[in-house]
Amino acid sequence: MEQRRAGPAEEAGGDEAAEAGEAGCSPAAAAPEEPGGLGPPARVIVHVDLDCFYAQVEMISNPELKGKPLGVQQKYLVVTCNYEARKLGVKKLMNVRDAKEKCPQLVLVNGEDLTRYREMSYKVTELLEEFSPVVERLGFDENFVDLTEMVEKRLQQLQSDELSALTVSGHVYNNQYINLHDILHIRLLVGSQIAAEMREAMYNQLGLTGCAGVASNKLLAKLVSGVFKPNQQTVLLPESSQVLIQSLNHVKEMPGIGYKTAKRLEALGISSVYDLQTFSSKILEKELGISVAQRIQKLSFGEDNSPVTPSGPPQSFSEEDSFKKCSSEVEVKNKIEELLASLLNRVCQDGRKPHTIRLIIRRYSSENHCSRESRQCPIPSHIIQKLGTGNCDVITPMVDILMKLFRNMVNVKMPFHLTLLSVCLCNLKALNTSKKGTIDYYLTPSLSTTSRSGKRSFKMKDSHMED
DNA sequence: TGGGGTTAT
DNA sequence: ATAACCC
Repeated sequence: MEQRRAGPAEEAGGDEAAEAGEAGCSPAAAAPEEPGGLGPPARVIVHVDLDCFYAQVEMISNPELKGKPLGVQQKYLVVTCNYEARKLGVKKLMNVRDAKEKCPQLVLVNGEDLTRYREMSYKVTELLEEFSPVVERLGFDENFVDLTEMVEKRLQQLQSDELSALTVSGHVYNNQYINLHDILHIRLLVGSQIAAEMREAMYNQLGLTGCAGVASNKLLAKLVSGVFKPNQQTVLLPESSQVLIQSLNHVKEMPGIGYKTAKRLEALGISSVYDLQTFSSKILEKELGISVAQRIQKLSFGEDNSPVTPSGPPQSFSEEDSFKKCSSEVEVKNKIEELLASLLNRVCQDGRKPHTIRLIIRRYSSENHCSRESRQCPIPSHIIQKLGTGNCDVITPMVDILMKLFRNMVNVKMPFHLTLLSVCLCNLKALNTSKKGTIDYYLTPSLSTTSRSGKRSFKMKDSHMED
């Protein structure tokens, strides 16, 4: 149904396609270095975005929920909902009361425990890694995959008569004509076919539906993946990239420009993508710093050279709980114990060992709503060693450490009012922390010189809490 | 606004 | 340790 046949070469480039198509691209070209032979190699990137992920996981857990308007609730918020609920006016991050008012039949399930979502999320990433190992996670429900190599391999397998029959899978953004003589088009079409295979595999093996966007970089792939929504895919051909980015109504919609930067841009009179494109680079650099300024101004042109960075296993494990009020040490200790118990189970399953522990709090305040404070310290090595086994004997000493961190942040002799507690285990190392006794010990600079010489190693720069 | 994550400074 | 970004 989404299938569209590639247009004949003569028709290609009816609008703006004339410019980029020429640069000497024979279909047999091998090395991905097309744009005239200079500049960065052209990539093929796919962004995979699951449809209302938490709601999908809940409907798999309990099939009776299918077909009903479903919301996933955390505290007093509906954090996400299925499409039945959306049709009836429920929005993401809507207040539970507003949602129930809009949609009295709304079924709510509690989604504060992320365990099943996290597990399913990694199954998706692992499935995508089977296609190509270069997979970058973005949250629990989005992944980028660099398809450049896979596409090249497939093209080398193609016979010339198959090439003329190449078709796109899914939508073509802006309904742009496909030029089968344009190697960039060809490669993106192959990318669209791989994207379709990925979505098929996700559905067949995991029962999950989602969208995909195929383009020449992460920014464009992400933007184009959301064009046709649920369970569809779209490919962006280079000649339509300006149409895509100009379709954004505000710079805040550009991934990479967040709340703070958008506010600062607005203060400069910049609100549209065009405003940002045409704003003085010099002034922008002075206002935002050269790094942010250059990066976001490139984004405004649809340029994004950031690589797809393989996420691999997580860098940290954290659990948090928010509440209206927590104002005594006993309450704090109880909450911390709960958070830590779950974390120890997770870290145990992972196999690696955290070498740093952090406590994060949010204090009650009328204005400054989002700000958090944290304290961290190294985990004593005798505790690290016991981590894999029965964690009963580590929970008490770790809670003691966390309470010290807490008292370092909060003067418990004075009244306090917290609205969030979070514990984070990070600085994860693969079991053998010290390579002492191995040949690596003498070959690893940070171990064999810096650490032993008594100088501060860059690997050991945790803040020191007296224990 | 929840309950997570990441990287840069 | 914080601040920014992402979901």
